[in-house]
Amino acid sequence: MLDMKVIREKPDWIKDRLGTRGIKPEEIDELLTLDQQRREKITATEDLKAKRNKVSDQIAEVKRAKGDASETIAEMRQVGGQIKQLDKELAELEEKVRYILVRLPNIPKEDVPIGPNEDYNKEVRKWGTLPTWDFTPKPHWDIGEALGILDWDRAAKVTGARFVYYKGLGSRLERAVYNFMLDEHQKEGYEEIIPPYLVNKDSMFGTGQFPKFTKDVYTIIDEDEPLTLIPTAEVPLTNYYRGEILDEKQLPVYFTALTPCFRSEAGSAGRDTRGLIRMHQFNKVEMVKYVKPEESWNELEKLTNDAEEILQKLKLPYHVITLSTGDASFTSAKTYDLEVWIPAQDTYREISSCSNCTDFQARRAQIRYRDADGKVHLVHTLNGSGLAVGRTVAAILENYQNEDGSVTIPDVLVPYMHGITKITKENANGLN
RNA sequence: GGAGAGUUGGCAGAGUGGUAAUGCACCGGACUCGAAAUCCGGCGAACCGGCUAAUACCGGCGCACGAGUUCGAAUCUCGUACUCUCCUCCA
Repeated sequence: MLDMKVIREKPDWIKDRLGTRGIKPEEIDELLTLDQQRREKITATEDLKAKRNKVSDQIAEVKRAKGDASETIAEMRQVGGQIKQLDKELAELEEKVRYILVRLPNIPKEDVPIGPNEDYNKEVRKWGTLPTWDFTPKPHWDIGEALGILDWDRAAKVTGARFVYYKGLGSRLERAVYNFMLDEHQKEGYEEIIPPYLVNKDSMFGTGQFPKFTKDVYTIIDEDEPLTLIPTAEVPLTNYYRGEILDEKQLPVYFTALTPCFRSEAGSAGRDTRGLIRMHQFNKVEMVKYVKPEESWNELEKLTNDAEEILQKLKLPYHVITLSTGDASFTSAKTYDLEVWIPAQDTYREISSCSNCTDFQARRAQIRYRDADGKVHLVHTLNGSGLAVGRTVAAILENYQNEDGSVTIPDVLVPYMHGITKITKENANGLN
């Protein structure tokens, strides 16, 4: 959520910046008009309330002196009615202001490439050398199926499309990858968290998924209290401090968590129908930071580096891109995506997204800190995947595949694989 | 799932229809070489609006949250959330 004061004071700047994200200037004008009306209404109703408070005191005094205040009371009955009416009108105006305000995206940072879609994303840097083979590399779903470590057919039977069973060393590899990530992140100072996987609607609002993106998630209706299956650990991690005022000395706070993520993938029918790239349920190791505003841009670079280090240690080629104004998420002021090399598709695919949400989520979720002078400020929140586990497994299967269909285990994962250096048809069930 | 109790300022804790006590803490002052103790005074979250150079001032709001009754609600009514205790159930 944006600061209404800033919109009021710099409307042209806001129109210009949000214009890069597809917001029409008329929408801002409407917001400003409603805000003006709202403030006038507040003045009117507060004047009456001040009067009511004053006269109520007088009535109390008269009553204490055993006097008769019936005339004043009759008069105030009217004022009470007026206040009620004005408050109702005010509530309506506030709802209209809020309706627009909570649907406006964050303001992009000045250095974010401007453009309506992913074609305008900009490559920042590239790492690693692309693998070459004497044979045609296979897609990871073929590798996994042939080894018997991934089973889509059974998942389709039991649940439906976009679900999978991991089996044997496939399961162990998944576990190896996320345990490795969690351990690495903890070395960088991220506290490990196991959060709830179901969250309420206030939490979904706090991190910006609601009210705009309700159809992208799964919501469970349990009597009157709907709960949403988290689409990312960002939601429970960032809402952890919702509504709280932290002490300056607590900052920065770094959290990391492995969680399943659930996404309905509405609107992506036909895309990535095979493999681990686009699932309704997948594991992700997430990093979330709460920082002081002046630190947040530096923290975004560090966060991105922390995610990159995982790929470097796994020796997976990737590049970093800055998402354009039109491609970045609703809450983000600037986002770096890490895209890992997927040989069978001969392209880079997103494996991590690292964003500085500035005060956008903090304002929605009311996450603040008190500085040394006792003043209260909004924190800045950041989040990044470090990394999407399923996609990492896909990248490993493809980049580390051998001609005989086996897959070599990246060195750093061997200890996590209990010493296994290669997955073959023979050892794939993990029982020997 | 059943029954009961609770939720007031940073903490503790009064207050059952008429300006939210008091203590600790905190801030300022007195005393003192200085400090502690003591005394005096003060502020009391956060948010919103007005006026602004202003974190100054004025006002609103504010006693878990929401609605209602009333001239007036921390106080009465209804609903909700959470916490605690007991029973039941349970990985």
